[in-house]
Amino acid sequence: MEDQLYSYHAEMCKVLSHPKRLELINTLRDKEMGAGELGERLRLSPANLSQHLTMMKERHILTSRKEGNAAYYRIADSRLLEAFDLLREILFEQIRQDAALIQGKTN
Amino acid sequence: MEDQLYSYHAEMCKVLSHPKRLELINTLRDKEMGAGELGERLRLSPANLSQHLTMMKERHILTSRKEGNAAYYRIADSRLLEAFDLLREILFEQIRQDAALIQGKTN
DNA sequence: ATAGAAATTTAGATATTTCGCAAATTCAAA
DNA sequence: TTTGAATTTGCGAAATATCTAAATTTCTAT
Repeated sequence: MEDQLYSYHAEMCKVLSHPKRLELINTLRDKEMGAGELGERLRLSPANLSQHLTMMKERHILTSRKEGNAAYYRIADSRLLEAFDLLREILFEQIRQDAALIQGKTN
Repeated sequence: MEDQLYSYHAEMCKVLSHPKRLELINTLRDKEMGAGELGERLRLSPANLSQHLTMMKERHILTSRKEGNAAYYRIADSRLLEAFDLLREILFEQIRQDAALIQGKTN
C-alpha cells in the first residue's frame, strides 16, 4: 500500500525525467497551447510530440481539449510548477557551486 | 545552454523516478543513516543498495561520510524534500479523485 | 464525396535502466 | 599478517524507454 504510493510517485517522476517533457511543462507554464505550435517551438516531430503529450496526459500532468482537429494542452496542477521550480533552484545552486569549485573560489 | 539546463534537470528527475530511491529519500528525511540499516529497512541487497546510493550521490541528491568501513548517508539539500512532498500531495489528490470517480461521486 | 491538414497510433530498431551474482576493496580487530 | 564484516564494483541478462517512419483517424473545406 505504501509501496503503491512510491510506485505512483516514481512514475510521475519518470514523466519529468526527459528534457523535452520538462521544456513542454515550462512552455505551458501559464498558458494553454496547441500541439502544432508546441511542435514548432520545441522542434519535435508531430509523432514524437504526440507520444510525449499522451503519456503526460495519462499521468495527469497535462489536460487537453480538442477543437476541430486542433488539440490544446495545459498543465493540470499548478503545484507541479512549484516542484519544477524548486528542483531548478537546487540545480542552479549546484551549478554555481561547481563553477566556483573549478575556479577555486569559496563563496 | 538552456538545453543543458533541461538535461541536468531531467537527470535529477531520473534519480527520483525509482520507488526504492524515493523510499530512501523519505527514510533519510531528517536523519543520517548507515548503509547497513538502510538495506535492512528497504530490503535491498547490499550491492543494489550501493548502486542506488552511488548514483544519488553523483547527482548531489545525497552526501556521504565514512567511518571505519561503515558509510553514512544524508540528504544533500532539504528543498528536495519540499519538492518530494509537493508531488506527493498532487498524487494524493489524484488518487482521491480517481477513487471518487469510481464510486460515482462528485466531491 | 473527396482532398488535405492536424493529430494520433502502431511497429520496429536502438539505447538505456535495472538487478542479481561474483569478485574486489577497505578497514578493524584478532 | 590474516580473518571477517561492510561496502563497492564489474558484468551480463531481462525489462523499459526513445525515436523514426509508416499507417490511421478526424475534421475542414473544396
